[in-house]
Amino acid sequence: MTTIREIAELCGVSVATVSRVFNQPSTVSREKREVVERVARELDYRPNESARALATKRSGLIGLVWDTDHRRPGWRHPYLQELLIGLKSALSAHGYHLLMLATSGSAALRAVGASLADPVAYVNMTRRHHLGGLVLIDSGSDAPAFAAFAQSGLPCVAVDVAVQGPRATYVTSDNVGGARMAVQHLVAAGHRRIATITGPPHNRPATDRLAGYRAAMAEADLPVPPEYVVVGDFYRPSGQAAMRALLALPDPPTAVFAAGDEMAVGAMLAARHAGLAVPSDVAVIGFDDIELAALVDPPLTTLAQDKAGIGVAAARAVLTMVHGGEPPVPAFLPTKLVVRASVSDGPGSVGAARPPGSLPTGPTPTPSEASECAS
Amino acid sequence: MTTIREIAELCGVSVATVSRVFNQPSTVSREKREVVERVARELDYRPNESARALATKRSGLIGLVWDTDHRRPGWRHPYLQELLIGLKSALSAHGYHLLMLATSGSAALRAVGASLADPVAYVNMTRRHHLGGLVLIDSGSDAPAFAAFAQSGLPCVAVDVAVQGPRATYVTSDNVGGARMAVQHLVAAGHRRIATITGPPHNRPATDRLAGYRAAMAEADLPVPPEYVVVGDFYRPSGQAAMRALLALPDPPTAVFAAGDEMAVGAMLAARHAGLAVPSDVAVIGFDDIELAALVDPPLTTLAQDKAGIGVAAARAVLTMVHGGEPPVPAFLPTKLVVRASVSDGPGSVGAARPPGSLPTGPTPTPSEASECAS
DNA sequence: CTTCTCTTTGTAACCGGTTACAGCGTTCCA
DNA sequence: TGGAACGCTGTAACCGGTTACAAAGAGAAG
Repeated sequence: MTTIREIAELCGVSVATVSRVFNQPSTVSREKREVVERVARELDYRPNESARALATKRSGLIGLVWDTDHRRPGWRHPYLQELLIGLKSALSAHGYHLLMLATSGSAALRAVGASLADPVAYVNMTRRHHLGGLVLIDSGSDAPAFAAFAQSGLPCVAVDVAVQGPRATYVTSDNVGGARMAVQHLVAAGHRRIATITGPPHNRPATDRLAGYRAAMAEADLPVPPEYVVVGDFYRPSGQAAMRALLALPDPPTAVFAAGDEMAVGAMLAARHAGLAVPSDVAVIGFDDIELAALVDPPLTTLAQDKAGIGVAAARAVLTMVHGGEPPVPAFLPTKLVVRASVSDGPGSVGAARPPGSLPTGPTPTPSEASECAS
Repeated sequence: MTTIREIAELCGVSVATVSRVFNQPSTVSREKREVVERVARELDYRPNESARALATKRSGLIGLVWDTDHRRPGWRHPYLQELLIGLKSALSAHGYHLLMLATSGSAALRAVGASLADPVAYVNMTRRHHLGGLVLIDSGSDAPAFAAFAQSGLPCVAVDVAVQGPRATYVTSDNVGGARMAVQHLVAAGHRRIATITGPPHNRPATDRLAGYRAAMAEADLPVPPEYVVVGDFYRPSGQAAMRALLALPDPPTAVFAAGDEMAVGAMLAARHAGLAVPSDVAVIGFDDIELAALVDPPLTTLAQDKAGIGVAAARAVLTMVHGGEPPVPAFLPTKLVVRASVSDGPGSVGAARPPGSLPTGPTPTPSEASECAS
């Protein structure tokens, strides 16, 4: 590895000049700059990032916190891959890299049954590695840990978790607006008895989607009997159970808004088990637009999140703070209604009874046939 | 941030002693060691990783190369999340972290239409950041770039790509064995006309699965007419098209082994479009065990990869090389046959014609009802 | 009582950059 | 023409660790 000292010697200048060529080129005369650049290129010079980080206390790295909760081994982030793509592209545009912090979890927290994310360990990492800031990705039960991170004063931005702190912000989808749009879509299709399967009450997207549901119902002057709000946990089985409960009601809904696609799929399964057809007997609309949504039968109408966009927004937010800016206000990215086939087109067949067993199993529309409409 | 100098002063020892307490505790007398440890704890001392990396030329970081191919925006790694979980847990057990390298891709390579992964850029990163080694995750077309990495002499381990180099190895599933098991399962169910939908010929898992198919067919003394081997690209539409072609043959197969679950799902769709029932008219078996496999109707019988295990194996391999060991031999992790419902139990109904339209649409078995059998 | 070995410790160089500060030569303006 | 201002450059301290080497002290062997 060549060093700036070798370059300095070869060029007959001081190390300070060489360093300036790379960091404040404008302060070096053009001739010296050019010769230094040429020699550096010839020697295939690469600055030693450890030395830079030591001297400047900045490493060019952003920490990524994404801890798997060992109590929920089956849990999967609904759009991690797209999120990472967004993060990576926005960070690389500014020369930053993502450091996936790996700890074995906090024994203390584990003991009390709390989240496995360990704020102390991650704050340590951040200082040890001179990380510019942190991006926090929830694993379903990390909200308390993230709140602690946010208090640390380190720049951090959480995804889908509302945190507050001196240099903290968060980014999420416009869950309220998306949920409202979902319900409006059901209302436009002629439904009036609309139930919802919501998520855990401590989960921010869940409560926001519930709020959007209530708002849209109120706007449409539709009642929301308490039994029309069933709590799930975002997993498929909970959606299935919720739908069973809804269908067992004396006055069952004709349409269901599920706060997550997994639960929506569960709901569709439960409907099928009960001998009901989707969407003719009961319509189902989801949220997330996971890959699976386009593949189930019937393909699921749902609200698509701007998954990569959330990553980009998170990256930008953390970079803003790293560069000394004020914490940006929380971002709520617009969602898109993706119309597929689990909600029928308009008023008409709603509630029409249909004998079980005669479910249509026609050709499944391909994803490209689904129409979209921006929010 | 406290430094070892402050600790040294407070303890009345030299900085060398303090450093040794943390790195070679056995060379320090017990009394000094204990007082240094106590003071360090009281001052909440955290070693400066940049300084350590500078002095030792080791950063405790492993690079992760996972470049998204911009020419295939829809491409998703079938099991990235599980892979990362495995990588992370194995690395954290040894105190290593994962650095996701982000480049904007190589303009030169892009110009010639080659992969977007840029070997030069990543070799640079590795040296600049003192990375111990690299883990290479394919984005569908990175094999050439990975081959170049492998030649660089840096420790690296590729996932699902066969690379060779002085300090390179790879880890993948036992694709040959898995494919053989898949075909054996079909043979045991009474099938004799068994076709395969394979992947791109330059893709290692694809060619291995094809080899396993051929081996099992030969073992069972079954013929493989050339038209029974259809090339797909691992995407669903290609599986659909392949199945259409197979069903149009004068002597169509009664069972199909698809080299990937996505293609298997496409094949099932094509069968349904053609008015055939799965598995009674045509059986389908896949490979991967993606989430979707359990959810389609009928649920897909497939070969499950040990997804997290591949991550763990990759991490162990790279750590072995980082610590100076010889490159481990390539690892081929065993796969598991997951029996669901897209292949019927045994000989009997195979090939029995059945009028279209009378497809059974009974309850979908839940994943927990599927039986498994280790390979 | 030497001499040798082993353990423990300290001194100081080093890793490879960044940057405060000072110095020097020009130019500009009063 | 003196002096301020400015542009460019070099010297050297510094970031916070690691570690080669030397030395001191203790114990063992002769």
